[in-house]
Amino acid sequence: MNRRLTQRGRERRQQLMEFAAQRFADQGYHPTSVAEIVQGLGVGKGVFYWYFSSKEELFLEILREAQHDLRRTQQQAIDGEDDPVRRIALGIRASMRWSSEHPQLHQLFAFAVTEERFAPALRKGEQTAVSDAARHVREAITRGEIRDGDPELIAHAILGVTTHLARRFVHEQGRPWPEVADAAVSFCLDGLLVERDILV
Amino acid sequence: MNRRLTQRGRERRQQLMEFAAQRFADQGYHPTSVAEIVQGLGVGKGVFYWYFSSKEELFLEILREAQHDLRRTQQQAIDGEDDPVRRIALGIRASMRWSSEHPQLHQLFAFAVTEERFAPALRKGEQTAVSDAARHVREAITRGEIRDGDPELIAHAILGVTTHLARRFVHEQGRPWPEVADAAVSFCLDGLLVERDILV
Amino acid sequence: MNRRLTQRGRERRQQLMEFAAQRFADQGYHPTSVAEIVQGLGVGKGVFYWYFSSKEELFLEILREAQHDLRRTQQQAIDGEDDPVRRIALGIRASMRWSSEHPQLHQLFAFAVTEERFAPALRKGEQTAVSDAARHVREAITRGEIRDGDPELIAHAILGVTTHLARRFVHEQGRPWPEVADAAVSFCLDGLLVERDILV
Amino acid sequence: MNRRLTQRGRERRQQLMEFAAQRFADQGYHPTSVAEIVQGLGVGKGVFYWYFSSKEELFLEILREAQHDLRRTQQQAIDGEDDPVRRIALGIRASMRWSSEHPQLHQLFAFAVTEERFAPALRKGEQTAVSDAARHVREAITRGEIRDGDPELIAHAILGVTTHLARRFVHEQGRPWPEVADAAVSFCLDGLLVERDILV
DNA sequence: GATGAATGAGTCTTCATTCAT
DNA sequence: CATGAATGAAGACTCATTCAT
Repeated sequence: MNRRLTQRGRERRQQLMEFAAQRFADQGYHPTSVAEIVQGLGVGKGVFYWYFSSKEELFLEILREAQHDLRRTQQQAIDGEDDPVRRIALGIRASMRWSSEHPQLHQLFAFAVTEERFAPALRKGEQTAVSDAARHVREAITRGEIRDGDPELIAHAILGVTTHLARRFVHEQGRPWPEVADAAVSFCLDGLLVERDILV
Repeated sequence: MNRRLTQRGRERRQQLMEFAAQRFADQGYHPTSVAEIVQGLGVGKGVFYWYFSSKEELFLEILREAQHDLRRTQQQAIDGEDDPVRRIALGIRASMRWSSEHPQLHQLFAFAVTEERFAPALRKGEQTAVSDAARHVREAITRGEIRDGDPELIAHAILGVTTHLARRFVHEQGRPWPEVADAAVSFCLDGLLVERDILV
Repeated sequence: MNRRLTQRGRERRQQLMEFAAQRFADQGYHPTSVAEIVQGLGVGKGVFYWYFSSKEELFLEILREAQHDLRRTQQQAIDGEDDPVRRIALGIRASMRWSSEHPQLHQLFAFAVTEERFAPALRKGEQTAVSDAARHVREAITRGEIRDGDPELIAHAILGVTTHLARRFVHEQGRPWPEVADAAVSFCLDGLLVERDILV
Repeated sequence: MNRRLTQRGRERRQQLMEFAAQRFADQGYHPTSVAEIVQGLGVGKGVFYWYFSSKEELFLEILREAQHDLRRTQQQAIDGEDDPVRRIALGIRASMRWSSEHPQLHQLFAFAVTEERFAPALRKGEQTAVSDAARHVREAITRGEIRDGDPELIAHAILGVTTHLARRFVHEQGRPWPEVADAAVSFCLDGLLVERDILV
């Protein structure tokens, strides 16, 4: 399914992906039929199978592109920042912003975890993101800026906080993303306690 | 679908729920057919519809029971503990343990978010859990033990960390839950920074 | 399925037949399930199959009894009347009254025509009624009271008028049966024309 | 279910309606399965749902078309006839002929009465036919050609006679329709009595 | 490139009937 | 007599995919 596409062809393909992503997010992957997607765009079924070999492939394609786009966004955000802690904070903010701009894709990530066919693809992309973050954590630990700990685990914890707050506050409650991002950053960096043992 | 069930009937119903939960978690809700469930138990198709009015209702029933069970587990864990910060830590540990003991149910929660039909039911239970946690946070803030902030948001952040670490480390990588729980508690309470502004 | 029934048994059986007849008439034979019937009476499924060997048999039983009851009603109505034309008129009135008192059974007759399994049983009973009526017609012709013609056909025409008017005016529009009966009698006996050729 | 159909599509649709009408008439609506219909035409199950959104809709479609066709037939038959009594007679003849040519559809009308879902649609069409006939009756009364009476009721009586005689004699006994039509006309216009009170 | 039409395996669900207790 | 439980064939309907035009 690697066709040479004309300009118009690439646009069609993009249209299909965007429309499908929206529907998948709104109603779920399975409850959304191919017929529905092509009808929504007012084209015949043939069109769909011209661009994608199956519904499954379409989903994977959307997933790949989304992960790629998120990563690019994060990298642009931290580009040129030397301090690793600041890079972490900028990464969290970038994720939150991206998530608020692409709630459907965020929702698709959530679905992909739950189905054996898609989970591996998702994990692969997530692993890349986590490794990126873990690198900053490691560097910050080395520099003595943050407390010692398993960098991968910490990166996952950050991811968990960010993802969850994005869903509940930005998507569901419609709060402005910057303030939720600030809360996430503060939670991750400062923790909850007023006084704590600094055992470094 | 409120039948009077005999002892045997109640057992059958429980069997169905457990078997279905496992399948739903393994392969996803949609890819699991009712036929598969009843075959797995070696009974006729009518049995399913004797106990549940639809596949959807079965899922909701599993969801409700799981949320109820999780909550009971958490309440038992913190019972008798006066210090709110310790209650938070005990709650995180209890969640992590429950999650390690019921990975299927944890997976079902993840799926429920992604489908409009199940999301409301999920959110309702989640809201209960979050409100419980937020109460402890509020009390801890009042006592001056943890820094000021929106208790609901903090509760959600804790939930995000716990959920995500449980999935990645306990379920996927098979790490022992107590050590992941410790990491989660530490992350939430102490944060990452070595030095930080205490603005209280 | 010829059980010796106790008094109580006969009542149960009657209850089942009446309740089922009502449902069959309201929603149709096929859309009414055995489960629904027994639930409506608050008994278990076993009860049903204790009294009837199948749903089909139940329907036939209702049909038979209804036809029998209608015929008895008609015979009582004309009993002792010597004039055949008056017997015809009395028969029409009796049918109309019975129909207004048993709209469900009237509806069941209508359904029975439409299904191969029940049509023969229905026709058999109908034939009896028509033969009864045809006898009066024949006698009236012999006496020179009504015009010559095929008695069976005339009897059917009367049946058609009566049945149809009963449905539309008595059942559907709720008009009082005696006035509809009068209209039917007048229509059958006098016809529509003001002037006509009397070719006797 | 408003698709743009090609020529071929329209033919398929028609085929389905005709075949289904026959089966519904022969065995009843419920005992006829969709599977049976498509098998009878040697096509896949999807074909059915390409043209009709449900079995119920198919039935209604057949019903509508049949009523429309019957009405058209009647109107053509009376076209140009000035005398209302002759129009009534021509209408009866036209109905009888149509009924003999479309016994399945006649049977479907009979079934439609018996089920709540179809009865309203049937009544609507029947009302149209009755109103047509009632108009002629009214005019004939005004002209002093037929005796006074409720035109709607008279129209229904005529309908009852015609319908019933068509079923019993034309469909079931196979008598030639013109002679049954003559009998119906005579019955309706002249009535049964040799002598009668002319109270006009 | 694109469309309407077709396929048919597979889905959820119903229901008449039977049976152990 | 009566009940709750079970059966399993059959039903309506869906949908990813293919194909002739």
